[in-house]
Amino acid sequence: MLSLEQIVRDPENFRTALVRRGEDPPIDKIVALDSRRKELIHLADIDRANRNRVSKAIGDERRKPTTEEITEMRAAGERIKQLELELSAVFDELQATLLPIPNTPLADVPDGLNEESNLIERTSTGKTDRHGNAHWDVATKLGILDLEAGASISGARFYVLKGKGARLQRALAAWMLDVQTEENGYLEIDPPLLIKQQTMVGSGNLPKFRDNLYRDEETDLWLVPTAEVALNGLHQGQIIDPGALPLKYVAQTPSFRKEHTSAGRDVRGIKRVHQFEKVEMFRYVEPEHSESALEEMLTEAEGLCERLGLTYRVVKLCAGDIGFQSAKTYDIEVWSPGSEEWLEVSSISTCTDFQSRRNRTRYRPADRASTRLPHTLNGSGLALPRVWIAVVESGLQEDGSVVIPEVLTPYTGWSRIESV
RNA sequence: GGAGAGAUGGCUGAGUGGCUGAAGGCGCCGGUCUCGAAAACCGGUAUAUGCAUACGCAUAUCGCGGGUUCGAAUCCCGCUCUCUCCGCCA
Repeated sequence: MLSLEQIVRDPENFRTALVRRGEDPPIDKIVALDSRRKELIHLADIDRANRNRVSKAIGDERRKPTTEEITEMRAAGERIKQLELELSAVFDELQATLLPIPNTPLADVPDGLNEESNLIERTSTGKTDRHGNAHWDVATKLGILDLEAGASISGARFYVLKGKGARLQRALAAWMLDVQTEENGYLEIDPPLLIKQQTMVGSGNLPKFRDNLYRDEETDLWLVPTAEVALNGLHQGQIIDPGALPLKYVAQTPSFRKEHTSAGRDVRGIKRVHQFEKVEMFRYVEPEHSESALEEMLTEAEGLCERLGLTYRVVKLCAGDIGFQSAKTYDIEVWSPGSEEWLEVSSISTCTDFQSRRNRTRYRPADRASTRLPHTLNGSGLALPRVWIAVVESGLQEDGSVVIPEVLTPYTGWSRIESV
C-alpha cells in the first residue's frame, strides 16, 4: 500500500509514477476521501472531548448528573456514533481504493509498458547456441519424470519426479539452502503453507490476484503462491527491535498457483505448473540499505546459476512489467537448450515500504526513537523445476545420459543419470 | 471433538464503574556521585490519529468486535488466540 499521507501531500508525483506502470490511479478520489476522513475525526473529537470533560467533572464532584447533562450527553453520544459510522465507511472505502494500487517504480526503472522494454543487463559467458532435446523427452526417457502420472493423479500441469529426478531436485534445494545459510547469512525458516487472508493482503497478493490462488473455503486459508508471503508475514504487526535489522530469511516451500490466466501457454513439460518447489530469500532492511541489498541478492542468485554452470542472463524489468508490490525488479533467466528459450528462475525485487505498510511491520532505529517502516526485498534462490530443466537439458550427453553439476554430487551421491 | 483457566505497557504485575494512559518492580535513556565503574539517588521512558510554524493541545487504544452507562481496563454478549486435562491422530 502506498502512503496516504504522501499521496495527499504530493498527488501529482504519485500519479506520474503510476502512469509509468500503465496505471490510472484514482488519486483525486483518495484526496477527497482523506479530507472527509479528517473532517469526521475532527467533528467526533469535539463531541468526545466535551463529553469527557462533563463526565470527569461529575466524577470529580461526586454527584449525580443533572437531567440536562444526561440529555445533552446522550445526544452527543448519538452524534459520535453516527460520525464513527460514516468514518468507518470512509475508511473502508479508502482502504478498498488504496489496496489495489501497485507500488511506484523507482526512478532508475526503465520506461515501458511490457516486457519488450525490459533491459538485458548482462549475459553469462555460457553458450546459447546449444540445442538439445527438450526435458520432457529426455527426462521421460530416463524415467525420472512422469507427466502422465501427474496428470492422472491431479490433472494438467502436475507432474511426478522419480528416482534420480526426485533426488536431483532435493539435492538442488538442499544445496541452495546450504549456500544461503552458511555463506550468505540467511536464517532458514520452515513456514506454514496455508495462509490467512490478512497475511495474503499484507504481501500484496490479495485482493487483486485471488484468481491465481488456491483457497480452502471452509477455513478461509490460502495456499502459499510463494514463500515470500509467509516470510513477509513473519513480523506483521510487530515493532522490530533496534539493531535487529537487517533480517535475512530463506525458506524452501512449494508454491501453488492456478495459472489459468496463462492457459494455453507453456503447456509442455514442467516449465509452468500448479505446484513447484522454490527456495526464497527475503530481507528486512533499513530504507537506506535497500538498494544495495537488492544488488547483493542479485549477486547471490547469480552465484547459484554460475556454480551450476548454467548459461544465464540478468534482465532489468521495465516499469510496466514489474510485479504489483515491487518498486524495482531483476529477473534471472537460464538458457534451456531443449526448448531454445530463456527460463525465468529468479525474480528479485525491492518492495520498499509497500508491504511493511500493509502489514504494519515497523522497526525502531534506536532506543527511544520513533518507529519507521523497513523495506522488504524478496528473491528466488532459485525456482526449482526450471533449474531442474536447465540442469537436465544442459547436462545431456551424446549417449542420452545426463551429467549433473559437480556442486550437487555431495548431495546426490552420484554424478550422472543414465538410461534405465 | 469435550472440560476448564487465562489475555493489561519492552518485560513482570496491580487494578470490579469516575482521582487509571494505567501503581509497584525490572529493563532502557539522561543526570548527580566517582579517576573510572558498580551501588545509591533524581528525572524521563507506549502506539496511532487530528489540530498547531512551534512549546504543545485533543482524541483513540488494557486480545478483537459489539452492548449497557452521563462516564468502561473494570459490567454484559460474541469472536480469536494461549495454556492445562481428556479423546483422536502423523
